[in-house]
Amino acid sequence: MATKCKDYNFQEIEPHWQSFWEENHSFRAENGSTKPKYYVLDMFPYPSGAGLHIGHPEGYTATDIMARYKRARGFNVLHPIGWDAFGLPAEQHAVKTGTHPASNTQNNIANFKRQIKALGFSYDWDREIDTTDPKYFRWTQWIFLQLFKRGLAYVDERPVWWCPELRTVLANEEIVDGKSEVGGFPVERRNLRQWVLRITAYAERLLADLKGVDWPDSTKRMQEAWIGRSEGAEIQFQLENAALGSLKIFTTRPDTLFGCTYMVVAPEHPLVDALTTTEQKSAVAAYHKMASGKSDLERTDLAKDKSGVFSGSFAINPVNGQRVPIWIADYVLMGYGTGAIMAVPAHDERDHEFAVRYALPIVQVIAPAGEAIKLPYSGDGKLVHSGAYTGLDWPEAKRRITADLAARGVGKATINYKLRDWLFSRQRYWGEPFPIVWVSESDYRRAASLRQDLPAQAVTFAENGVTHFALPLPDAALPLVLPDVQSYLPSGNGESPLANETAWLEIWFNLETGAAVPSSQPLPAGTVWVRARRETNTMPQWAGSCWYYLRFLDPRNSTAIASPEALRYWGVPDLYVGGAEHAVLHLLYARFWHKVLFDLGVVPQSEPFTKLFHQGIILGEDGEKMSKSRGNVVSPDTIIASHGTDSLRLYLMFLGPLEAMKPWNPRGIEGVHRFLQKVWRECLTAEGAVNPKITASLPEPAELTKLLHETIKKVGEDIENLRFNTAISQMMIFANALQKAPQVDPSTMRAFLQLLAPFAPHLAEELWARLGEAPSILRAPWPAFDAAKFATSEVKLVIQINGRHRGDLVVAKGLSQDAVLELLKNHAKVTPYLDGKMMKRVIYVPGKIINIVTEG
RNA sequence: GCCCGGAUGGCGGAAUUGGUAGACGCAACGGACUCAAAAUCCGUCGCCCUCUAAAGGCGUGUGGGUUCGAGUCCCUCUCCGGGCACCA
Repeated sequence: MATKCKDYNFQEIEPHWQSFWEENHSFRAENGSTKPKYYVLDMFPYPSGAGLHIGHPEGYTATDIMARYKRARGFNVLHPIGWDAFGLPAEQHAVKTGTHPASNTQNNIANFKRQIKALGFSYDWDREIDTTDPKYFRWTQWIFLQLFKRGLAYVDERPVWWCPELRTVLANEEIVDGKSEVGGFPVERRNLRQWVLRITAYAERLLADLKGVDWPDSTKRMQEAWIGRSEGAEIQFQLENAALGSLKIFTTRPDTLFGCTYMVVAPEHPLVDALTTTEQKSAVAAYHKMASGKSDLERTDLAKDKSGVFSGSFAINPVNGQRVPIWIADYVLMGYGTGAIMAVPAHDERDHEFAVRYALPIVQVIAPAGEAIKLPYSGDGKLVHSGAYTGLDWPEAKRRITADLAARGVGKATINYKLRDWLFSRQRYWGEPFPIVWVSESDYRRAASLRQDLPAQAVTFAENGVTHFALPLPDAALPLVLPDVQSYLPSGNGESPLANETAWLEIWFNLETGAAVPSSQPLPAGTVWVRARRETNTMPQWAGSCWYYLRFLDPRNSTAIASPEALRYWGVPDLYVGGAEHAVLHLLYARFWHKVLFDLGVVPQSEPFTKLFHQGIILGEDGEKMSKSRGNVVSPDTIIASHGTDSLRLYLMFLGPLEAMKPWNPRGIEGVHRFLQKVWRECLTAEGAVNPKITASLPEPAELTKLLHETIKKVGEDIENLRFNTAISQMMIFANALQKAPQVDPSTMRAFLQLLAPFAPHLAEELWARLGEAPSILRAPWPAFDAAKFATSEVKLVIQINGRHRGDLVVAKGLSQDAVLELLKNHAKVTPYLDGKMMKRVIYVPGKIINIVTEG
């Protein structure tokens, strides 16, 4: 089975064992197994034209070691891979070359696959998935329909980022520093019809359930901050002009209500016009023009310089009846709370800055005990100048004031979130089409009488005075595939290239079956055909990655996203490894979809990723981020050719802690490569025969046996804790000892090869076979350690005098303090420090240290 | 500005609950083997003082503190990295 090479010829060995694994389907995960399961998942890649960079195999090697280790531990391991293959680069390539994005995507996938296979990862290739495959995105569309039916998807005309250069809309997260993340082009605001998912309905659960997951703290905190929960109150201020009603504000500090000296509404607030008095009209108009002319970049970047204008109107403070002037200023955002605030300049930095600039009064209402303070003050204290509430601690006052306002019907306790609903459409070709058609109101009502799968409230959109109704395709009509198009260029008016495909777009639609006929053809017979226009938006790239971890459980299922048995048996990943750049978006969106599927009873658990780990970034040799322009990029292909993939895998793990950012050192790989060669030489002679020192006829040194058992323990523990760098150190220590030992028991050598196998699987397979074992090291159960083998009766005790290390002593394990002190009387290195001194104190930690504190 | 993470030899890093700082590897230096080289093996390798000895002193970004004892705990500051950024 093995190769016959005499020296460590990795170029022959590695492809040999890769074909062996492939032919034997060695890594196939069994559905319906009685073994315990272990599901270890990588964030699947976007198959870019550039191919793999060194960061991919870092995370993938970590999960591969875990997968191989867990298999040896007797688990039925699911370790899959697939392609997140919709995306803007493929579309831009299509625009440029006129070729279908699918063909470019498939080429890229083939290249990625070749590279990944050369790394020897133990993926179950029978479960490979591709988000652009209609058999896959049929279920992405299906999940969208479930959201739609539950009222979690709606259409709204809203200001979105429009990039004239890319001729498409971008999401907030695709904008970096006011420019498009792809290409770095300028962007502007435009109002366009968009699909939006109601993720805010899940804000509370998305926040609360973070407590139960095993994730890096920093990632949890980022999600918490992104969701941004804050408790406060909505309070109504009666307007002085009673005809206008009241102005509703949100505050987290109702206890500072007596310090409210003015109010602010956002420039986009619906009451702005009504509040503006005749005298102020021109000033407000001028301000409004200036504020709307600011790009969002300016509005945030120039945040330090607050500006605003007086509306001319006043409101009445509900706690003390005072007249409060209402200002219009763009430091208040329409998108959060009610778009209006009460300003308390004494206790809010922003309000303070504004009040100083416009000479508005500042009234202190919170004072800490005793100390003098500088305003604005936002610390603890008791209320002052606050009528009946004066003297209360502010949290208590917050409760009471909120309750009193609620009793009067002018306020209520509320919770606000920074999280916004998720803008879920793109005006592009290369994405999942929405399984939605737009019909007239009367046709929608007919559909509603025929079908059970419509949302409680119709999703509509008004355009040029006509209201269109969103009608879902029946589940059975899925997938809705992309039509071929003449041009991949966006239409340029805010619709995708699909808007130009009249035959696909304008249709006769069968209300019951979802069948379609181009409207250019005659209306089909029957009463269930209506005139419809397809949705031209497509879904964002996030859609396919929101649920892919579920498809791996049962990837060929044509009747469900996965069978209930598979969903129950495999559940969710036991370990999920990927970059920290996905800390918020992907991981939040996927959690949202998973919770919806949980509510639908599709999945049996409410969180998708119970244990998450972020691998760090590998920097270039120069300590800078790898990039083509810096010329510091290391390609896995090059390293595999020069040192082999086992060396690459080992070195990626040996560089440092998995989560750390660490520079690539081209010479460092020599070190791990030498280690592998050393292992080879310990197993085989220069002629390729079994090394004669591997023999059971003479005993191996007891020290070696002891070290083996220590190594088994440490390597196992380190793998469980993803501390691969120290596991490798330990194996190097063992290999050094192996080299010095005159004889090695065959069982010792075998056990060591098994420890090495998850890290350097090709070499381990080869040596395993060359030592006469068959058929594969993958079948051998993980070696067990025997703690008795490394338990010792003697320990080294460190001796300190006054906290300074003065020597050490090997003593019997359970020795008493008095016995140790007796021994020290004759310890040459120690006695000079003790002679003639009084022992003031002795600290004795058995087995570790004895510290003697002397007088004077 | 706010939140989080980090700083240990020439380099990457190791160090359990506070208990011998520098494991393992890279680089460097000396030696063995060799006609020679590569490979391999043996040895040295934080800084200072010193005879290249013995012994000692200093040392984990800065300054302080707690402790018999601090890389590890507390406070201060500096620098580096990441996230958020008018969210009331």
